[in-house]
Amino acid sequence: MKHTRGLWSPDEDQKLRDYVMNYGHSCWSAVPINAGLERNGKSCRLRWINYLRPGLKKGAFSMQEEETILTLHGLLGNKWSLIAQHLHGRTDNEIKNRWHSYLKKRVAKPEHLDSQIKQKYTNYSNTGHTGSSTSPSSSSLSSCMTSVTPNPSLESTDIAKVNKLPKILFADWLSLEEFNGHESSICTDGISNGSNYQEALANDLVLNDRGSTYSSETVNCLNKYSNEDMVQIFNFNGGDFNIEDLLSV
DNA sequence: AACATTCGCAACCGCCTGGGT
DNA sequence: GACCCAGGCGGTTGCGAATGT
Repeated sequence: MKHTRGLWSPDEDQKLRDYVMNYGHSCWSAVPINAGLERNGKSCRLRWINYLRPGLKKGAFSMQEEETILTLHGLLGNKWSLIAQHLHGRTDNEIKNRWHSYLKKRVAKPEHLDSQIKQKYTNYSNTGHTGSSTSPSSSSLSSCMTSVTPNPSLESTDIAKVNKLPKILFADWLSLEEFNGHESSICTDGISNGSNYQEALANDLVLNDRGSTYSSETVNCLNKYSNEDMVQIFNFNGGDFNIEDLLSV
């Protein structure tokens, strides 16, 4: 059978919508045959999921949605279908397109910031951490922590501060005022940007980067923490994410 | 106004996985 | 265990619209 390709016509949309609404889609390969469409099953499935399915949200992404995408992409990487589960009415394709067309440019990091923090903290080259999504090590929480080795030039009090841990705060999501009073810090991916980065660096805080892709080691590490240890993750708008929501996927 | 370039989105492609035989 | 098939997913492409020169 010759399958039609390319854009869907309104008539095709109507046929597919009518069929799926009435009979469901238990077998996608049978859908085009029964619906009278000269498309293959995969094409029908895609059209339904990305365009015809009820409850889809149309129009521009809100600021909050974009922040959610950035956050989840930082935790999960290019797991678009998982990210889409947290954005009701948005499809994985839509989120992926948004990422490639706009959001990934937003989290691009200037070279000089990278080199600055690499100079300050030498943990990655020393411990085999490449900063990219390498395969997970056999890291337990403790090994993950000890892999965070501050530069020897740090004062002993700084090292003590780093070793104190047990909570994670994402420093670049916080002003220093918010950070004061918390006895917490952990370096995970260790590269960040923005003015909070500069402030944090000046105060020898070890921080994480909301926008970067987290290595699998980092995700592994986060998963070792209890909910109490994680406490809170702040987003840009001052709201809170529940860590269990972020890591339950 | 005409052409070139960039952007955004829809759709396709190829790979992987899981279930059935 | 090997094979087949359908579904699901992420990467990529193609095209029309928007923008720049």
